[in-house]
Amino acid sequence: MREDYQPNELVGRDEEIQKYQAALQPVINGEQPNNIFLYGKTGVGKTAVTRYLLSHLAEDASQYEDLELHLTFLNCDGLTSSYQIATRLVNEFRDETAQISSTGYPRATVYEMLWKELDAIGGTNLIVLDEVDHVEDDSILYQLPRARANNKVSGAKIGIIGISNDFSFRDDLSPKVKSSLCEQEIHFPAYDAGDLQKILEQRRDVAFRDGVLNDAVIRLCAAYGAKDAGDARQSIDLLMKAGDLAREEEAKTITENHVETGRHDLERGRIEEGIRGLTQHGHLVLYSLLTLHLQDGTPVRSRDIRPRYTSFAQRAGRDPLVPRRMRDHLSELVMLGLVSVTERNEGRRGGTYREYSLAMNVELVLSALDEVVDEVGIHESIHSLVTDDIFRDS
DNA sequence: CGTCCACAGGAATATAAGGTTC
DNA sequence: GAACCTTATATTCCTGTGGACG
Repeated sequence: MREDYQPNELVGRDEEIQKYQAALQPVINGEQPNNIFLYGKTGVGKTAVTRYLLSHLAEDASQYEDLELHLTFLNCDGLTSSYQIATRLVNEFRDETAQISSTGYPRATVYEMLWKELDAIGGTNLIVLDEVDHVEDDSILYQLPRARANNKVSGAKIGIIGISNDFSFRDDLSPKVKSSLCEQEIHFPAYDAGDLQKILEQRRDVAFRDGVLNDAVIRLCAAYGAKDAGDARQSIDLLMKAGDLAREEEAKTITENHVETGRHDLERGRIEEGIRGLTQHGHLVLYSLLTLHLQDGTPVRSRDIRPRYTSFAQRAGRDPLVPRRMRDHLSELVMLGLVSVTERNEGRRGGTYREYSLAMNVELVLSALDEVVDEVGIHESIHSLVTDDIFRDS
């Protein structure tokens, strides 16, 4: 059930696998490898297929004496710049004793180190950059594939495999990067409910005892996954969560009820996770919107959130941020799915503006904030103020 | 049909906090 | 400790824009 579980048969990805294999063929021939770009929504098997194919490739390669293949996986989640990718790669290649820090060096120095490591390793290097869309500049994507051509590296052949959830990322690449990184492109379409069901059945056979898990439950999990953009990861997580719940209460079978509760729990977890990652000002903006929501003041435009936010900020002993920045925090809340937004336009009378409202159950958000308050400190007074507000209301 | 409102959101720049090297 | 590096967060300045109004 875990992320790293690798089924020995991948459902519904035959076509993609075939294309992928063809794209990898040069590696076996000992030629300069293709750069490959994979795209498709989250949880449609991009990473799973990559791991599957590359482990087989490594096996095949080991049978040839003169074929030296090195695989490097790097998930770029949380890495925002080429610089960070480069330092992480250097650290991948170096051993524990010679790790470098993630800031401080001039950019060129880091690249130098990287070339040196690659040269030392030699052979064919396939570097998998998972979730490359998280990096905001494409310098490394330009440098790596050309390291050999630019005589930075002589001993190693380098191939990049870029994986992205976001197709617009490809369009935003500079043309020179696009042409080299996207030599071979493979698109992974979303799973439909039927595919998801097969995937879940496959997991059932290895992870659950017979009779514990019935078809209706599987169908339900698959349906939820299909609803949210054909995401297999999500369906599996949901099934796993339902299983955990059933085990906790020592139930004999997993029921639809467990799935519903599991969904709720996972949702809550996501919210908590999102809120945890916000800055204090992000929290203050959220509190502002929350209280306005409680007073039926939503939907609300940003300038009407501002006074509330300003007073909260002062109460918390913080200088309130400038409106432009406050809007950034609002957008961030929208991206987390905590807040929903509608664009409005009243022409000459009111111009264009956006109206924000809370997209989540108030208690859920508040209890998630509750968890975070202790960690972050600072705004207990506001938290209790808001909590009191609820009491006054009810 | 052009004007013009009020905000959206891009871009350049600043600041502080983390690091390196010499 | 000075000089120089990246990064996250915030500020400042700005151009873009959809549609109601006249």
